[in-house]
Amino acid sequence: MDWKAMSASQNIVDFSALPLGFDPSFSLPPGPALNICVQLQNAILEHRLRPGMKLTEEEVGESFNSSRSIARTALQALAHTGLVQTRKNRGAYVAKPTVEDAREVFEARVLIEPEIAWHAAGKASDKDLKRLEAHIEAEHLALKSNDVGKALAYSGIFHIVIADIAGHSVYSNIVQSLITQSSLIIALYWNHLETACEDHSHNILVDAFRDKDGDAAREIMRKHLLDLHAGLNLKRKPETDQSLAQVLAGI
Amino acid sequence: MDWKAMSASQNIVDFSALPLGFDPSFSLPPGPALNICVQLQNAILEHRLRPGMKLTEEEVGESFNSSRSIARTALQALAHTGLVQTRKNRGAYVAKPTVEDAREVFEARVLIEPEIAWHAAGKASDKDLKRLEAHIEAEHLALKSNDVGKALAYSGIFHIVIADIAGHSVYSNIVQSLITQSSLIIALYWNHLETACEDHSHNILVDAFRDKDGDAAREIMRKHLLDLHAGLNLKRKPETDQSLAQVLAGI
DNA sequence: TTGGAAGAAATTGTGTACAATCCTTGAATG
DNA sequence: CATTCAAGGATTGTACACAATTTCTTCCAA
Repeated sequence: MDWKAMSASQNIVDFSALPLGFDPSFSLPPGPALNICVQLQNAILEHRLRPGMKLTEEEVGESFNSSRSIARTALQALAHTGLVQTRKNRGAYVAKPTVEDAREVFEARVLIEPEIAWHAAGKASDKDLKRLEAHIEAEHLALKSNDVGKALAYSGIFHIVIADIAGHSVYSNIVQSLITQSSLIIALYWNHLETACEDHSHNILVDAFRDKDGDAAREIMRKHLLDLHAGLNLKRKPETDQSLAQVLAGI
Repeated sequence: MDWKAMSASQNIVDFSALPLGFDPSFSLPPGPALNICVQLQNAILEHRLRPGMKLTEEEVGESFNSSRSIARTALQALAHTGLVQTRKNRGAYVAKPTVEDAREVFEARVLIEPEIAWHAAGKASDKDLKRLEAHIEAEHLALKSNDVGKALAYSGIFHIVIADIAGHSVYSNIVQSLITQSSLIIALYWNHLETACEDHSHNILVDAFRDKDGDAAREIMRKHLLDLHAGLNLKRKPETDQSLAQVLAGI
């Protein structure tokens, strides 16, 4: 994979234009390592980084014009959020959640996020509502130009922004990790053809926020997540024999 | 603080005798850095490491006969679990949760742990019940010998073991972080004199597990956590002007 | 005495060299 | 032909040296 091109030319530039609008919750002091974390997290949210991919320290370092030390620090931080799995002496791989992982992640989301939505409903300012609407709009536009990856990224970040609005840092950290893992899960177990891409849950949720109706927001979020989970194809085995697939793809 | 003595002589030996019985959820490959993480986490759970303490990389390294690189790795991992706070160019300090943090942590615990208790009730084997009873017994003995720190450690680990029994890795990671932060919160905001140390919640909980009564377990856990939270003295400001206090203490 | 500035000390941040480990390749042997 | 073993290459793990930054100390002047 041509990391250099990926980070330097088109994609990253697009990223800085994204109204991401949330504080990344990596426990790193500001610096180059944190930058790498954020950009790799974004790449995962956009499905440009696929589950199972190898992330060599040197490769990552070169891609972001940093040394291996910095890349190593970033990869360790990513490992702590569950985005990356490391094996002793074998390096870091983009996490490849199992069916069981997927079940656990969505179970946790169904428990936690409705509660967060309730909090957010009580706190959302007009500016917050505008933020959320902007995300919905951006997702819609991305879908119209067939950029499914970017649409999914906006969709995921929408949930992170809600946690941000709720102003609950503990929940925020948890949700950010869960959302990113969900992105990996969707990359593995979501069948684009079967499911209609758009539903109006996000719009309805913003409406509930506008009405400051916490109970409604909670219930909408709950149902939304259950639908999302139900839309996954969790019977499929987690991708055909990864090692062979990688060989065929020439990686 | 005499780290060397602390880690090398009496305390650590006692620790390895503890039937901790849970997998630490640090995302580090096995190695010296992971060891440091576990031992520092244990020290926090035992209240030997107080909130606000400075953790110098070199100092930590020397204490565990490791180099600064290893210590640095460990401190970064601890930072990711919220046990330690780092400031750029200023190093790592044992986290000092604010009153607001305490509220958030316990709110999250009240949401998540009853659910975990429900899961655990459905899965607890006879061996698991024995594990839990052993913890209760150990806590009781520690209290009788006036070792409040160790008693609190057993009490906290009891909750981690329940998450372990539930067999839900996502919840487990979350809970481990919340428990450790709770330990810091209790160190800051708990008035030993006001509250009776022992209550029977843990015993009742094990009874519910034995009966495989998930609903009862959920409710007992919920009430237990609310009581715990209510027992905190959250009006007190988070320790008198830390810098002055440290000076007076000769730190 | 107070305030500030400059230098010294201590601590963290980063790059790099080397050691340790794992995987691959290829050949020898049963 | 399958299997085992060894050598080589590639990658991660660790230590250490140096740079950058902050903090502490000291000294001088108002």
